[in-house]
Amino acid sequence: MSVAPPSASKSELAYEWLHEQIVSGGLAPGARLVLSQVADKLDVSVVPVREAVRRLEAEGLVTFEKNIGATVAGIDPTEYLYTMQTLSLVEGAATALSAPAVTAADIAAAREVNERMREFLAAGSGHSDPLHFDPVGFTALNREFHSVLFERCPNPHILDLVHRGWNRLNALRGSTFSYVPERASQSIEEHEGLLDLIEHGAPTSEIELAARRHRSATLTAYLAHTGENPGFPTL
Amino acid sequence: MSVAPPSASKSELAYEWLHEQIVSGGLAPGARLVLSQVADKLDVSVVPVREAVRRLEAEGLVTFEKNIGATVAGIDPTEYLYTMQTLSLVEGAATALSAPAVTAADIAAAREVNERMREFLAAGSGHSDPLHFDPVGFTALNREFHSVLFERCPNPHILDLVHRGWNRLNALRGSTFSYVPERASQSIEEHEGLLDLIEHGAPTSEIELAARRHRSATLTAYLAHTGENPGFPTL
DNA sequence: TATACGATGATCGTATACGATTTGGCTCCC
DNA sequence: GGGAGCCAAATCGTATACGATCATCGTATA
Repeated sequence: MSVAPPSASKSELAYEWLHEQIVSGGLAPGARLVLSQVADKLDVSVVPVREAVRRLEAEGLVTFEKNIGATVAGIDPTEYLYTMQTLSLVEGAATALSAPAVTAADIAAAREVNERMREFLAAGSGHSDPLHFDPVGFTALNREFHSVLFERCPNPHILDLVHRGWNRLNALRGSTFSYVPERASQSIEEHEGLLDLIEHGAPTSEIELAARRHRSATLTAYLAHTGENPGFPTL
Repeated sequence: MSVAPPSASKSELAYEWLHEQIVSGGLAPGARLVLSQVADKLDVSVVPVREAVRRLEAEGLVTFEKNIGATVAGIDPTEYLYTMQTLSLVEGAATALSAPAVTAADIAAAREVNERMREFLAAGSGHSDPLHFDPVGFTALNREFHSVLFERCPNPHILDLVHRGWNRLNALRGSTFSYVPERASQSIEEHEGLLDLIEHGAPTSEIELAARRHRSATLTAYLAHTGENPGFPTL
């Protein structure tokens, strides 16, 4: 007996499609979202689309101005930095809360992901341009690696904030790796070091410090690249 | 020349009304939100109400199940504690980031609010029942006090998270003060101590520690009262 | 008596229709 | 030639209508 299709609501369908498109980068920041066009594309009416857009707006993924319309949330560098700072904060908390529940198997899985990141990078550097690789794919692996460290967080709110932060930045992280490609290989080594610390039962404070350094290193690299450092206090 | 009325959209109207009702406690947690009834009450159609509910859902203020309907988000103690933990985290960060921008005038204003809290409590304790006071009004003052410490936070995301956390807990904080009324006067004294530390230029770490103690004290009191301590790690 | 089943009402989900607002460009006048 | 004002197309905002789904309650049967 085949189970009946869950028959997600059209509103849900629109939400998931838009979410996927935005997070994956298929819909670039700044892209205009004309409700009727989205509705036609998904073969639904505008009402469910409006609902979906409202939800995405509340998540910060789109902006929606009265009588103007919706656009995929922008890429203003300042905004990017603040978001990254916030994400770093909650991810740090999530990692700390996760720590007691992380198993040896989790660590092994993380190592495996890190290896895949290494291979991904090696495959990409076969090109004449050594910096030529797919930042979106690399970012996906990067997210997968990090999720091992925070996914066991028992606090659903903090976990949710972490996911929202990653969603918000996902399409932009890739460009950070594009700007500062050496961060890719550096990240892999730092991941390795983090896993070692955890496996050797290093004190939490030390692990946290290393994790924070790892996170801020990418941000720092980005700041150095753009030359835009509005003097953010570090958390 | 009188400016034309801003003519907020009906969706916005519905959102603001529901938001106000929920945060103030006029709509108690668990209350059912029948879309057509809300629409009638506000003299609009159901479409704007649906949008508003979706937004509130994304903020965690209501739950909205397919084909079931919307209800004001519940008061499950575990949920409450996790939310409080999360709020404590982001409020701490916001306070730390705000610190450099807090002026002497801000401190003075905070002291004034704290005095009003004292008076509020004194007025309430005139009753035969010394614990009889309006927890909602007291919570409003409490929020006003705390906002001095974090409102100058330059990171809009963290600030937004703090506000959402307070919104989420606003209707419930009152009941915490009802359960453990002695926390009210204790809070006022702790506020005093915090302001003293800031004014005397105490090191940030010390101020942060005191702030964290103050925040967790209310939570601890709640835990002691309910006897439900699922063993949360402290941040 | 307890349980399974079916009808009915309440509510949700979505499509469609239409008025309201904005945007962009065109014309006309200076 | 430049700018103010107007017109039309595009898009948004909302109401209404109707089919779909769920909860409730009554009834029949073991």
